[in-house]
Amino acid sequence: MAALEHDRSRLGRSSTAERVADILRERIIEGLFVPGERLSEEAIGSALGVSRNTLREAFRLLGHERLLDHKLNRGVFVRVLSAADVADLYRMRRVLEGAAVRRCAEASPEALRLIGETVEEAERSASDDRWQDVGTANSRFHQALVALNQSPRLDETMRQLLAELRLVFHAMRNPRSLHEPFVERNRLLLGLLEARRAEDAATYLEIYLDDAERLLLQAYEPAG
Amino acid sequence: MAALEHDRSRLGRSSTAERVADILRERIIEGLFVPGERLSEEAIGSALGVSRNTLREAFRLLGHERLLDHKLNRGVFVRVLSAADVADLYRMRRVLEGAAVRRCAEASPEALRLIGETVEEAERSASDDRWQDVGTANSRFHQALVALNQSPRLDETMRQLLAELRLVFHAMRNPRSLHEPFVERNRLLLGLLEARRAEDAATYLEIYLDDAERLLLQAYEPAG
DNA sequence: TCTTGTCGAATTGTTGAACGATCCTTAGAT
DNA sequence: ATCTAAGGATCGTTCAACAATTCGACAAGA
Repeated sequence: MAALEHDRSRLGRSSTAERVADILRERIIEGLFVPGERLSEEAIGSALGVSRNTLREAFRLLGHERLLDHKLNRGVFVRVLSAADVADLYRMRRVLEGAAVRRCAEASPEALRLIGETVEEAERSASDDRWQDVGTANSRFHQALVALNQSPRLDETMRQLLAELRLVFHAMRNPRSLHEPFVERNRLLLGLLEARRAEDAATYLEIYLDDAERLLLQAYEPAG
Repeated sequence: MAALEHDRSRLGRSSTAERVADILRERIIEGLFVPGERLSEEAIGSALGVSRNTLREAFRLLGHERLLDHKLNRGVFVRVLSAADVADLYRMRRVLEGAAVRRCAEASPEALRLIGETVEEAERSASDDRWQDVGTANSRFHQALVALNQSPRLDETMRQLLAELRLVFHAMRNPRSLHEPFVERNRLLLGLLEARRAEDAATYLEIYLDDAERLLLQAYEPAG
């Protein structure tokens, strides 16, 4: 009976606006809508069969998640991240993930197992040359890292952060060069966590993120 | 010409829905709407002279900021924080503020001066027995701390976090006992930052937040 | 040629009304 | 007292309409 308590959050979740937001979020994250593109109320509203008002509620939601850019009287656009935005996102990652790995001493075996799963998933995808999937597994890896903080709000914050980063990933032509170097590093970082070497993990993570940011910024130029 | 670029962000800012959200946010934060209270679309809409649709857009905004709780088919309520929520907020504070003070070595004199201002403001308010204002100054102190991270997104996250905490503060009868102990501690922490003693500051902050959380949770019981 | 003013089409911002769906209350039945 | 079945209030969503704003095109002037 107490187990049902956990599913309660999913119960209330269903208004048309929220479902529309879910759909659009998916489309944006998977890159179907490219950054800078304008999302017409008329076009999308009729395509999805919802009214303008409902659609606008969905737009607001995504705007607050920073996936859409709402410009007054001009409409909503898929967010275009500047280099400064990317740098900011990585500053944030250092804080959220850094704090997480520092707490690895208190990490539950369950939490570590979850991280391990994402590492394996990345390795499998890499050996199959599915670099898109490697990126997804990598995101889940870092999401699982942040979960070590045991804070639902930080989890949510990280979720949004990674969604934003997806906007950048999709703007790049070569996903392999972006994700490949980190498959092995994920495995290594996991090892440090399992050995409860918090400070080493934190140090390693710093370098990890520095490199990732550099790699990303090198290949990225805002599409305007 | 490049100077104007900076003001551009202020240009787009004004739709009725956003202004309505600003007003409601203020009223919630200052405790005029108490946690648990239901906000009627009809009543508030006509009181503010905006249509239901516009008002609902504002509600969505505040719901996403966790100040309002949107229950399907039942309306929006001012958020009631559980003890678990408070604990989560403090976990988050430890992460955001902890990372901030650890970077005090790189802090600009300007940033430290800003922190100092909030300390003095708290001291002034305290000596005048204006404990409400002490709370405000204290919030600004911690906001200024987080600013050491130099991340706009973390600043924004912290802003929301403190707004949520206000919901709890207002639910308490005795603001003095809640804020008084920390006026002096703020001054002390500032000293550590100015001396660039990052690790000491981090350690001190941990204790600071532990005490604050305990104090808050002791006196707080969700009003249902 | 380049700038500036003006017009019109297209789109968004906001409103008001309407109707079905859902929740809460209350009165009635068992 | 507990359960059940209206009834009313409120929300969810849609639709149509109009005002406000933007943008592009085109013409007038330097």
